[in-house]
Amino acid sequence: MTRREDGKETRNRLLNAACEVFAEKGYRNAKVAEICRRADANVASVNYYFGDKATLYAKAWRHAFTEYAMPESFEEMHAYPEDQLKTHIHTLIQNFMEKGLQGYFTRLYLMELANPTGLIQDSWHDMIEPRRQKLIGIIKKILGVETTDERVLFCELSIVSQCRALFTINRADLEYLLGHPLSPNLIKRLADHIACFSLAGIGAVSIFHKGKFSQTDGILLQVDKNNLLK
Amino acid sequence: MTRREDGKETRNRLLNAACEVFAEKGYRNAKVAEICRRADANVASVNYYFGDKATLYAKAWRHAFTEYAMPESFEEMHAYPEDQLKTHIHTLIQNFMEKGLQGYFTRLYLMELANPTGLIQDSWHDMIEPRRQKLIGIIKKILGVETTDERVLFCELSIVSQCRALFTINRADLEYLLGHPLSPNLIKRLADHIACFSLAGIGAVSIFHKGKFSQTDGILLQVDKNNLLK
DNA sequence: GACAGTTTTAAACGTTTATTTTAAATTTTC
DNA sequence: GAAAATTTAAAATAAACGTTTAAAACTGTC
Repeated sequence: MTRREDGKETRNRLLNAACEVFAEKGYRNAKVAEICRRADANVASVNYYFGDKATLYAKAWRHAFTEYAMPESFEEMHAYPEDQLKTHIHTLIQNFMEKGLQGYFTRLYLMELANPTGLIQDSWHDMIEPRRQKLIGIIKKILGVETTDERVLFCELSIVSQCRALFTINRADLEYLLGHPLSPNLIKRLADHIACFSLAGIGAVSIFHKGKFSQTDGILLQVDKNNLLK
Repeated sequence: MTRREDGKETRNRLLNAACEVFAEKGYRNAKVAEICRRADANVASVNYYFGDKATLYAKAWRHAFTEYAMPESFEEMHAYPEDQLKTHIHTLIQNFMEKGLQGYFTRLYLMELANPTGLIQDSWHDMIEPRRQKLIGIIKKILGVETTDERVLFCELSIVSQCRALFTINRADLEYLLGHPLSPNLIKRLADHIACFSLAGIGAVSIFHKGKFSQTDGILLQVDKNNLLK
């Protein structure tokens, strides 16, 4: 029985490249040829190791999930949900702006969300729901006990949408819109902005609907800190 | 010289169908065959009337722009920029959720933004910048004179991102995320939410950076109405 | 260093998916 | 009813990709 070990390594390179490319382009627009090119492997290798593109995709997901998924914890360290939200947003943005590592997973997730393949149905809920619930939990805490599910979900959507834009809009256009090249520093400022913007947004949603302030006033005023911190 | 007039009508049906399909799927994913099918015309008709798909696309843009673009005015009627923003957001969302008419233009715009073809470069600025500037103008008024360009653009991005999500995320997933089918009523509530959320967001950005409140407090508090209304 | 089993490679194959062309048929207008 | 304009079905092209194949290169073991 001769067992060569070098094959496992190419297989791994393929997996990494697959994460990268699938995360960038989504399933349909990702080309097997490109994955192989980036993995420095022959076009045939995908079929050799994985059978076909579809199962490569599934394996890549799980690979990204197990290898790169962002570490849990961390946010729990903060007492205030407001600060948790802030770090959550920063992590989210950091994740998919940074080349490599955890970025892939977040991007794969958002890709599948925008353009579902149905190829990973099995693992979808296991992999996605937990981290989704984390954000939802934070929002809930900020909104306070009296809120409704709908309000929570709307806020989640608002936050995720803002983060998503950073990689959904093509880079050139984003730079055109912002008038500057996308430096790490700009991204950090943008993350700050989104956190700040969203925090206030949640606060407003929470308050307006408590009936203390009319929504048609269209403006947030004379809010006591205690109203917000649950 | 025999001039038949029925041809102009098919040409027009093609143009409408093209707007519809391009707006739904973007240039690449829109199929000539489908456009013809919806226009109740033969596959060959696109080439007969327009030469090729690319010029059909360009013509469709201009068609949508001239025919369907949302009427100007309307927002100017409100004295307060806060209310202007609210109607602007509602219009934006209404636009691309409603089947037909003006929706196409907004969707074409967002499609081109997400996945630029470069086929309409000439008209791009003429068609897009004016309405972009309108939103920017409103934001500027809310932020007040002391603000910076970057803050304005960030806010613009936050708002547009939230609206964009409604049609960028595929419908089924959106319904999954929200836990309900996308009824017109839900959409209206969502538009309300986005307006409310964003208004507060802008307010927060404006205030935090005026140095009156530390950003790390992470929460908006004790704001006087006068601070916000410019 | 030869052999068996593994991995890599280049080329080509076969499909699919779409656009475009063609040439004949049909309709309109005069 | 003839000329021009339009429509049609079918075929031609074209491009893009995933997949297969068969041969070559490699690895580890005896």
